[in-house]
Formats: sequence, structure tokens, C-alpha cells
Amino acid sequence: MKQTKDDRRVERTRKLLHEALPALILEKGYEAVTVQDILDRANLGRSTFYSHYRDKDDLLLKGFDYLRAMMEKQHRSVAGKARGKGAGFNLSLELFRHAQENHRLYKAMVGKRSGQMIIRQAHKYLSGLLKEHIAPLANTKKSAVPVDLTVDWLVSSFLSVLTWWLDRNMPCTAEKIDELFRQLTMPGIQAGLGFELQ
Amino acid sequence: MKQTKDDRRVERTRKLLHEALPALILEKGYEAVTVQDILDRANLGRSTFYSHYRDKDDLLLKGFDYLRAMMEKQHRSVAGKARGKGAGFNLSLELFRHAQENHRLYKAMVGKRSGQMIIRQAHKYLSGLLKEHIAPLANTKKSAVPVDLTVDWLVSSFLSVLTWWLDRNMPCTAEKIDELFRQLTMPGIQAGLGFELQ
DNA sequence: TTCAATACTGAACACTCTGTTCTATTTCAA
DNA sequence: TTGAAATAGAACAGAGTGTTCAGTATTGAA
Repeated sequence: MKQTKDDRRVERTRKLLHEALPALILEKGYEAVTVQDILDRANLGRSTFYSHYRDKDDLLLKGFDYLRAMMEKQHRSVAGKARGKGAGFNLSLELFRHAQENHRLYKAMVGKRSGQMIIRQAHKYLSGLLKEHIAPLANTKKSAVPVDLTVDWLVSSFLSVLTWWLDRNMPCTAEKIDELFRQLTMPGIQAGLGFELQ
Repeated sequence: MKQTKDDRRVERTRKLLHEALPALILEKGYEAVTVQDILDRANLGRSTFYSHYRDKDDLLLKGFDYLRAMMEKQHRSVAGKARGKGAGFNLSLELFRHAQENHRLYKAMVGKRSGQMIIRQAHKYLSGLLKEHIAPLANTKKSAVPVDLTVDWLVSSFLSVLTWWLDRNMPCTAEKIDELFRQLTMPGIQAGLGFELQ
């Protein structure tokens, strides 16, 4: 099923819209960006926008979906290479790395000027990931802290460290910021989930 | 300098406005609340609102100022009673307690339906408090983590635990949630600030 | 090359919300 | 009682939203 030229045309239009938004968010903050701003930047007509997206939020959320898909694709590729039994897997480091490679996009999404909705979305998504990857490991007998509280806290912790790092234009490597993140949160995770780490 | 009746009248008007907002935030979320909603709820005229506040954000921020002043007053009173040298001082527990006593207001301010602006304001305020109370204790030689990162992280951690607790209608006591908060964050603080706690 | 389908343009529109202005009314203090 | 201050609320201009629609451009197929 070959992609028609019309399909590519639509894709190109959407890409123009998606690429216009982050820059505008970084310039004036998400709330202040108007649909007209996006249109002017992307050089598109008003009705074109509304034929593709319901509103500004919809555009942003679909941008987030795109980012997430990109991240998951990269993850599968990384995970594929290191398919040893003890290879483990470092979610936060992967995220820091991915954020570094797409820092403009990440900064617009989770940085100081982003909208609350996208932060919530990111929080929700990461909570889901964590519940899937980490919560099953919890030893509920040893742990004194409810698992969902621990997950919420850990996601907030991660996002705050990520935001700090991005808003200061990544003053250190992804590996270093991940190490700092782990120093701050690892012992708490042990208390929260009731297990000892390697 | 006696307070005139006109002064009291103004005060009453402002109180009506301040009391209308939290309920509306909890109902439909801060963003969705219009000035007209507030006016209808408070039974006041449009021009009255704008003679007291610049806009909706201004009203919310002054509400936050009020909350902060209330909290600081209570703190001084508590600190006054326990004025021993080793009495120490448990900021997070005081905040959890104050939140419990004013949970509707706190929930509107920092809960899931609040606005991003007020979260930022709260973050800024708490960061200031922490920098004042805790950062001077940091042992920069031992600590591997930048102090401002640690402070940012700790404030985010606190707000996430507070939000979890409030949004679930405080399923445990203030003392218990404070204990959980400390279990999650204390070891990280030691790593972040490079000192041992009592 | 022609033509119908599809995608985009952009003006016009109704709508909601904002913040200001202005006149009338109420409340208060002296 | 009267002047000053506070409030009421209608009217207004302006910004932004999301829809509609007639017209233009591009595409795929005959």
C-alpha cells in the first residue's frame, strides 16, 4: 500500500504545524501562543489547521505522542542490542539521553514555559511506564509507603531533575545528571518499594 | 487608627471573591473559571472585581499570599512555644498540618485542578524557604549534587506528596504522610546536601 | 491532456471572554 | 443631611476561538 502524494502533502502540512509550536512555546510560553501565531509561523491557512487538529491542545498532545513513539522506537533498538539476561535497563538514563538529543522539543514540552496539560500527560505516561517496570518488583511486606505514592513521587522527582537540567541548557552529560538523579532518589525508592537494589 | 466601616466593607467584598474562587477551581479547574463565574458566585458586579484585582491571576496570587501569611503566623506561634535549643523544626510536618486544616484551599491551590501559575508560585516560595532554612547547612565538600538542584527536587517531592495526599482526601494523618515523605526523601537529602541528620 | 477528487486558502461570521468606561445607586462618616 | 467612597451593571472595544464556505491549487487516474 504505497503512500500517495496527497498523503505526503498532509504529512508535510502536519509537520509544519508541529515544528512551529515548540519554538513559539519557548518564546512566549504555551498559554500565550495563539492559533494565529502557529499559522503565521507555519505559513498555513486557518481552516487548514482546524481540518487537522481540534485545537491547540490537540496539536500539542499529538506532538507528545510523536515524541513518545520516537522514544519507544529508540528504546526497542537499544534494548535489542543489549539483550543479555543481566543487561538490566536504565529507564531514566535513556530518557535523559533522548531528551538531550531532542532538547528543544523536550524543553518546550516539560520546561518552565510549557503548559500544565502536557506536564500532566507526561506524568501520566511515565507513571504508566514505572508501574509496568518497577511496581511489580515492590515488596509490599517490607515497604511502608503505598506504591502509587512512590510512583507519583518518583515521576515528579524525575521531571524536576529533567526540567532543572533542560532549563539550564544541560550543564552536564546525560550520564552525570542521571547519576545525580539516582543519588537523590535511589535510597528513597528502596524505602518506598521495600527492596534492595543490585 | 481605627478601621472605618468602608474598610470593613472592602474587606468583606474581597473575602467574597476569595472564597468564591477555590470552589470553582475544584469544580471545573482553574483555567476554565471565568471572571463572570466568580462574580455570579460572589454576587458582585463586574466593575467591582476590576477595582480590586487586575485579573483572575491577581486574585489567585493574592489568595496565595493570604495563605502564606496565615501559615507563617501559625509557624511563629508554634515556634514560639517550642523555643528550646534542640527543639529543631519540622517544616514539612507544619505544612502538612496547615494543609489539613485548610484542605479545601490547599486542594484548590496545589491540587490536580489548579493552575500552573500557582504551582510555580508555591514552588518558588518553598524554594526560598528551603534555601533559607536548609541550604546553609549543606556541606558542599561532601555533597556531589548542586544545592539548587537538591532544593528544586525536594520542593517537587514535597508538592507531589502533598498533592497525592490532598487529592485522595487525606487518607492518613499529617504525621503519617510526613513520615512517608521523609522516608522517601531523607536519604536523598543527605546525599544532596552532604550531611548526616540527627 | 483532461477531469474529478482532495487539500489548502482566507475572508466572513457568530461566539465567548476580557478589561474599561460611564452613569446610577447604595452605604458610610461627619 | 450631605459629600465621599464603594458597588451595580450596562455598554463597549478588542482579542481569540472555531466554523463555514466559495474559490484556488495539487494530485491521481482516465
